[in-house]
Amino acid sequence: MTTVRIPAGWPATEEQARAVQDELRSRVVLDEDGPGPGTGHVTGVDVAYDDERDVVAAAAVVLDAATLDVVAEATAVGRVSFPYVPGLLAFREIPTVLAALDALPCAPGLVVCDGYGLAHPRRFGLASHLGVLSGHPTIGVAKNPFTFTYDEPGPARGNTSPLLAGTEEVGRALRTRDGVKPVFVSVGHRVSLDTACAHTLALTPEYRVPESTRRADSLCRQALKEALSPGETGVSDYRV
DNA sequence: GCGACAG
DNA sequence: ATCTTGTCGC
Repeated sequence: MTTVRIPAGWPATEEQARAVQDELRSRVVLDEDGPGPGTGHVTGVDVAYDDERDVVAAAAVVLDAATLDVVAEATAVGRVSFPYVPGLLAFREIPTVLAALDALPCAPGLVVCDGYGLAHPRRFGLASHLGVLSGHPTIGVAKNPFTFTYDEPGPARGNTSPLLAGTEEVGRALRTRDGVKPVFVSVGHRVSLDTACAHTLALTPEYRVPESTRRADSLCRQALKEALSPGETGVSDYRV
């Protein structure tokens, strides 16, 4: 597991963070379809926090897109780099997530984020931000509609409805299991919305949430526990 | 001004 | 996100 420091020049205020989003937003690539579902690698990323101790752990889990078997894993631990502010989630997660991605022994392929991409107040959510900084194709799969509106999709797995910011479609509500609350899919970087939804369906043969996120979620929680466990060498680094 | 608000 | 036991069900 690698350790991370907050990057120099990292925004310290909400105003600065919003300015960074406005600046980087122009680098998002939206004219690529992205890798086809069921081919290559799909990587889930997620983070867990201990705000008391100011520690954050990230995990990246690479799956074979065809079989959903785990191909590789990596974790990283760092200090919390920003408070949670709706619309500024990326500043809280990205340094540690990037470190986990960098620690992977293979190419991640499509990166699946726990949150939003284009479906964001300034059209630059976590998935888009991570895509621009890493260069990888990314999508966002969120469990809640955030500030957006949507009509309930049909009851069957695969049914969708537009996720709307006013009249603009910023993503899609996608039912991944029959009769179960949908997830909310949006484009991050270098992937079309159709491709993003197809991948999300391919990643949910059994559960509502993508297998990639489930794997990354359990791994980052485990990494956080280990980083905080007594006697762990890493802990001292976060108390300085 | 007040409430809502990804994780 | 996180705080948290048991419990109902496949």
